Amino acid sequence: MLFEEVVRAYEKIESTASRLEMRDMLADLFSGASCDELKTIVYLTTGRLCPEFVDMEFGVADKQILKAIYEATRVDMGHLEALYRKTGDLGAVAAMVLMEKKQSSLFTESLTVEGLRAALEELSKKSGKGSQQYKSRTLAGLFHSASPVEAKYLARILVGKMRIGVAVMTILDALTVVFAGDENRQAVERAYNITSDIGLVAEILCTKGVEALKDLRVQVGHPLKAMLAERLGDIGDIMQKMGGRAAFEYKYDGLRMQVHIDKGAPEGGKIKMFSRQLEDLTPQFPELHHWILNAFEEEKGIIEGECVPVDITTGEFLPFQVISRRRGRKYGLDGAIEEFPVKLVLFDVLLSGDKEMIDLPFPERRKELERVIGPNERVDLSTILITDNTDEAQSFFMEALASGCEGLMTKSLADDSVYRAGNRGWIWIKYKKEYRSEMVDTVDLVVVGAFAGKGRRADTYGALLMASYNPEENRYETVCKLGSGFDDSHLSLLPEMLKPYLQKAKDRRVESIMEADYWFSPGLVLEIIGAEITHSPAHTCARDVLKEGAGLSIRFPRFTGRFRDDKGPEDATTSQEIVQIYRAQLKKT
DNA sequence: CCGGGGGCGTC
DNA sequence: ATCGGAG
DNA sequence: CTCCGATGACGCCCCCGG
Repeated sequence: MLFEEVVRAYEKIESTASRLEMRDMLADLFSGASCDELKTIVYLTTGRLCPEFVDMEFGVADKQILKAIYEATRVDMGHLEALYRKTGDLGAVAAMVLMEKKQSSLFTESLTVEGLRAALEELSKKSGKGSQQYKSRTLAGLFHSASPVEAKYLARILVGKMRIGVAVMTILDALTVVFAGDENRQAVERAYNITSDIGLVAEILCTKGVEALKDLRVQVGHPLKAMLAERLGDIGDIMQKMGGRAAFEYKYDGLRMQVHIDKGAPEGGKIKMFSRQLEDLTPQFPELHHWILNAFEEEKGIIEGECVPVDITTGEFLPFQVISRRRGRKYGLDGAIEEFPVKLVLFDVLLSGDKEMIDLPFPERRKELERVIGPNERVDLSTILITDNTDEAQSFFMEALASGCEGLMTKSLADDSVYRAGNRGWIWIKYKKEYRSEMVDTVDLVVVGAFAGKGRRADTYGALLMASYNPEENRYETVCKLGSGFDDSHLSLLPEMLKPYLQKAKDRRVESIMEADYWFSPGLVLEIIGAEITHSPAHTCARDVLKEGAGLSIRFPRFTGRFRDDKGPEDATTSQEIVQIYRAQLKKT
């Protein structure tokens, strides 16, 4: 099949709003493909080449792609960047400049789906000296021989953002239409949850049919899609959603970890660890392996928990930034293991021996987890309380915060509280104090810069650069970028509101490491809420005050919706006040 | 040989 | 991670 | 309610260039 045919379908899908129509267009595309092609197309449609648990990246993104487009077309780099800022879409940039160039150059040959897959796979394998240049040249070649529309989607595949309104769920819908029939929708989704491999699901459906899908089993070594949770800011509402009674568990601030155990495997292969996005964490936490083998009483199984940083001497949980030092580390592992010790706190069991647990309700899984785990100094069970009493739940929440947790996870006890990927049906609900503005300090920051929006924000700002005020120096020190919490009306107002402050270069009073696309004289003040203050290498607020080379920033910042028209820039939250908020959060009474 | 830009994954 | 829009 | 796609801070590794 020609890639041209695929992108034609993408074009149609991109321009439709109806979800059902999108599904049917995808179904049309799928039914015209061979099984091999189908598999590839399914991956490409997710902006990838293979399932997420396979360690494969293109190693190129915005900048490298712009460079490749430049090499393919020799259109001035500054012009390309401006075009990107204006359209907010690398695909559009590629298509537009190629459209102009195509008049002089001819298509060399038609790109097939298989040809594209092979080229991209080659690209992803390249590493080492000269690899950047190789990638850039290869991509330039691809862009050069691509039609404008092909180039558009090539660029989008490379950055992994297709933006046609289709993601996994819609693909599963379309596969169901073509190969399974509505009555089998659940079976299709279950197969995806078990395998985490949408290409494999497509392939099995295509080659063997839906009955073969039903034979799939949870298997050690094959990661399952992680179950997610909804959010709610009121414990009474949560209790109500849960039907008046629920399990409440500490929500630990660390890395989600799905652990596969096979004691019969050869030495070094008995444990496999997967992150929430199914990245392989096995080599990064080797010191846990024997503690897990020791704690788990079955021969094989799959258990899930949170890997949290701890102070080994006191047993206290440490901030998330501590475990960040462990994540993705390849070098200096021994030192990091010493310096940043971690513990695994378990909260679920998905396979226990030969027993598949995912279709059992939560209480039964918890019971099995408690049966099969013997806690030790590095492996523990999550702290849990089952209650129908809101006050009890509330004080449990306060205890969780006091012990350094983010808040609570609430889990349904109902018969349908099975383990399901995604956030489905309010089976799990998280409750964090930052969901309530009265429980956390909001902050009033000054807009000092802005960044061009992408995609649906192409005609406005994507994010604002926010600063606190430092009265001693009469300076504005950046604290964070702000891009969440705006609704469409806010977004469309922003350019107009900020126009009076727009200036050509950074204001003399603004201290920033970051280079914004637009600069403003300090004036407009917005209210911001976040989870906590973090040490920041990227922001200048109170830089060097608490830690050499680090400023302060905000974790999960978002706009509350309040424009502080009543405040001038000098009435904004001061850098000193942010330091105080940071100090206050250290004592988590 | 080291610093920084770029990429990618965690939350 | 959080959030808002749209079906 | 579900699904999608905007956006955040930050830490590690890679490659490249001074």
